[in-house]
Parts: sequence; structure tokens; C-alpha cells
Amino acid sequence: MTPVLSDLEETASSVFGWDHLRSGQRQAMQALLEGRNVLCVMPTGSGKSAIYQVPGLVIPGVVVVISPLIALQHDQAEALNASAGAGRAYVVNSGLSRSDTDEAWEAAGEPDEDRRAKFLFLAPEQVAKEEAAERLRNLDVSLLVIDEAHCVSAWGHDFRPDYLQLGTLTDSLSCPVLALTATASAPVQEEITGQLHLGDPVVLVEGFDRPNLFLEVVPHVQEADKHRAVVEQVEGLEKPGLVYVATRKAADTLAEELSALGMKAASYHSGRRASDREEVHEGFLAGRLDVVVATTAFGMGIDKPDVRFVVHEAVADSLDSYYQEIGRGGRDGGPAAATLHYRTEDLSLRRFFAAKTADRDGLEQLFAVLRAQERPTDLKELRALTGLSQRKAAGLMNLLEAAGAVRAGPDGYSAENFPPPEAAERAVEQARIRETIDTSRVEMSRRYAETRGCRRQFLLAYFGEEFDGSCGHCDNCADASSVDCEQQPEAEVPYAVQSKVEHAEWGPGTVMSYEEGTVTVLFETTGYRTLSLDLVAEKGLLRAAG
DNA sequence: CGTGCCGGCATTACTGCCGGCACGGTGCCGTAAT
Repeated sequence: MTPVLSDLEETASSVFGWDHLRSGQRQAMQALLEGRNVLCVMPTGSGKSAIYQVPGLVIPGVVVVISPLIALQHDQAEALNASAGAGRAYVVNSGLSRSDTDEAWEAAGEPDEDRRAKFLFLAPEQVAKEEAAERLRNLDVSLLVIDEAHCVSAWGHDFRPDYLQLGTLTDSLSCPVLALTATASAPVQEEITGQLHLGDPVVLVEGFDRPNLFLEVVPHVQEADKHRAVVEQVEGLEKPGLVYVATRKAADTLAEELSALGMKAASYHSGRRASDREEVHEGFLAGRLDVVVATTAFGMGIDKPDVRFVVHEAVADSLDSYYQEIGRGGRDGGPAAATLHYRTEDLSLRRFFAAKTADRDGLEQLFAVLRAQERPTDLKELRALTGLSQRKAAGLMNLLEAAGAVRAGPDGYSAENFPPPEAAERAVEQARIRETIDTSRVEMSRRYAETRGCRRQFLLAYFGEEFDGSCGHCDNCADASSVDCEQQPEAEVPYAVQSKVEHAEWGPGTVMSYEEGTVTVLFETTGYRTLSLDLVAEKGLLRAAG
């Protein structure tokens, strides 16, 4: 018997104690019951997890959740195991003993529905292993969930290449797929659904605007002055709050300084011991800390309502990251400050991190080995033949695939008919395109920091949302002498926002926003570019496309 | 690309300045040494 909406509401109420489901949650669950793939872009704290937890209990089979951090997986599994009737939840990762791992897989494969594990949490690196993929294919999987799905786009290209291998997994399972994230601009949404092979997905996006965040940018010339300003601001602000810095060392130093001033401050970054990180995380959530000074490592899994400020001592690498980070402020709806202390020099570190150097020899070697195979070959076999690590092999293969030099099929990869040097060259070109795009994302951070217009309007335009007039709640709007905080008149807009255009040199792109006589377009191969509207009109630089 | 640390040197002060150079962010995994 096919479950219906009333079954979901009944389960939500009896198991989790939620008396009614929000409309977004209901729509997503309904679509999953109909067997559709779903991408949900909804703020943290809006009950995203319910979207898989409730249907998971209603539909027979196992819910497989791909989640980026093991610590997060444990928290989620524990929470599920703590609610009576929620079914058993297991995690599988490298930290488990052989017997614990076997126990989890056996519980998930248990034929008796009543005794079967309902939830299985894994990192993408687990499912990239052929052994685990095989085990998954043999399970009765009711739903595949990709949690924190923006990681596909943010990390898949280099840091954690196994994220881009998840498309193979979605292809091999016949269940619906649910991708969840709190923040994703339109191009990031497209990349998620594309990379995960979500054919014809239902995309549910909830409003991005956070009107209670006061957006502010404070420009500085000298590093020392900027640092002093951060310390002074944080000292004066209502606690608790977060400070984001660019380096581990800066996190430690600033946390010490703030502590010396009498604040309960701690640093958080990946260089600290796991136990210390856990203590900081817990301490912040429990209200034992006033301030956490952190690198980008801190954030996922932080759902604390009363964060009163998110101060940045350096620009973020993109507005996607920035919005994610400031979005941790003011979740209770109360006022919160989102202040960026800005120096143009800080952009160089972000550009440095955006730089990618592809391993041409490695690409050529991997491609040559694949081309010598007579039948499709999976990554495990190719690793055995080349001696490459999983991470390295996956990274190279992602580039070759993006370059169209290899094809992924159900039984593995096959090489197109290119000479290896040409395949490598095309893949190197893909890495170059990626670098250009990432650098242009840094450039959008710069434009946000330097805009004299309404910052809320700028941010929302970046995320593809229209916003009429000025917000009255950013530094530029609050400043009466500010030159321009008004919406551009509609008449001056030659192409609609989100419409497709084409540039003679830069190829196809999507119109993102208009500001102060310019138009910003996201081009597929060169990233964000801002053009003067006068020049566009005069030289006919853009034309409407498909 | 920019920062900050280091050694060297000049200084005539228990400091200051300069040039050169290393380093900089996110987390899985699995294996080896304790």
C-alpha cells in the first residue's frame, strides 16, 4: 500500500512530536513519495532533516544518508536512536572496528523490516569504495539523502573529489534522491542536480532574506588598524558571537587576545585536537563561551538560535560561503550584526587558494591506462594499475570526465578516442576553467565589499532573488549620504535577471544582477563578469540566447 | 599575493630595521609506530 500524506503527518506527530509539517517540508515529502528526486534549499533550523526522517519511517527499506562530517553523522544518528519509534540508525566510517562495521551493514540488510536499521550514515569516501558500493546495491534502499549538498560544488572539484563520484551512486540505486542544503545560488543548485544526475528534480527553494541581520562593511588600509577594530568591535557587541578569520594562527592569536580582555573566547580550526574542537563546539552551543574565533572549519552542524554577531576579519572566498557564515547569526529572529572588516589585500589569500595546478602527467598516464583497457573499468581497478591513491585518481578522473575524454557507465569508465596528450590537455583546460570561475567568485566578494548600493539587494541578487527598494538595514541604506541605495529603474534593464545571454568571446551565460549602470553575468567558462551597460548597448556585447 | 618570522647587522637604545623566504583552508582514509 502506497503511503500517503496523512501517514507522514501521523508519523511526524507520534514519533517526533511535530504537530504540523510546514508547507515546504510537506511538498518535499510528497514529491519523494511520488518517486521524484528533490533538491531542498532551506535554512538551518527549518526542519530539513524531517524531510527524510519522516518518509524514512513510512516507506519500507533503508534511508542512506551521505553526510560530510563524521562528527555530524554521530550527532544525527544519536538523536534518531534517542527518539522512541524512530528506528535504529548506524554510521559506517574508518574509525569503526571491523566487527562494528559488519554489524551496521548486517542491520541494514536485515530481511525482517521490523528489526532492520532504518538509517545508515556514510561519508562520500565510503561509498566511493567498490566494496561499500556493492553492499549498498544489495540493500533495499528506500531513499538516498545527500546532506549539505553544497559540498558537491564547493569540495568536489579538488578537496574531496569523491563528492563528484556520487552521480555513479545515484545511477546505481533506483530509489528517489533527496539533496539538502541551507545555501545555494542558482548556479550552485544547477551544479548539484547535474553532478548528482538528478533527472527532472523538484527544486524547492525557501527565501534567502534574513532581514534581522544588519549588513555592514568596514574598510581598512592597515592590517594592524583592521585587527584593532575587530577586537574593539567584538568587545562592545552583545554576546555570544562568531569571528571568522583567514588562518589558523590568526584564530589562536585573536582568541587569546579576547580572553585576555576578559571574554570567554576559544579558537576553532582543523589544526586543533579533535577533543578540543568538540569541547569548543559543545561549549558554544551550551552557552559556556562568548566568542568562537574560527576558520571556515567551524559551522556545519551549528544550530544555535541566539548568535548576536558574525564578524569577519577577512573576506570569504565567495558570497556563497559568506552568506552561509553570516546565516549562523540571529536564527531566533532577534537582531544580529554581520560585519565584514575589509582590506583589498585579504583578497589575495583567497585568490591563492583558488589557484589550481592540474597534474598533466598524471592525467595523461591515467588516461593512457584506461584507453588500453578493452572494457569499462572502475576506479578501483585503475588504481591498482596506476598505483594512484583514491583521492588522486578520483580528482584526475573528474577532470577527464568534465573534459569529455572519458565516459562513466554502469560498469566503469571508458576512454574516448583521443591521443593521451590531447585528453590531458583538455582536462588541464577544465582545471583552468575551474580556476577562472573560482577567481571570479572571489571577485564577487570584492564587489559586495565595495558596493555603495544596498548590500541586502546585492546579496539577494547574487542568490537570484529580486528585492524591491532599499532594505534600510545595511550600512549603506542607513547612511543618508550614501550615493545610491535605490533599485535601478526597470526600463534600463535590457535582459531579464536569470535569462540566458551570449557573449562573442565568453560564450553563454546567465544574467545575475544590475547595479550602478553595470550588469553582472555568470559565464559558463569564465565565471562572473561585470559589464558596463553603456558598452553592452553601444558594442552589442550580449545577445539573448536559448 | 601578502604577511610575519628570522637572522643579520647596525647600533650605541637591552632596540630597530631590512632583506629574504616560508607559509597560508576546508576532512575523509588507512597504515605505521608506540
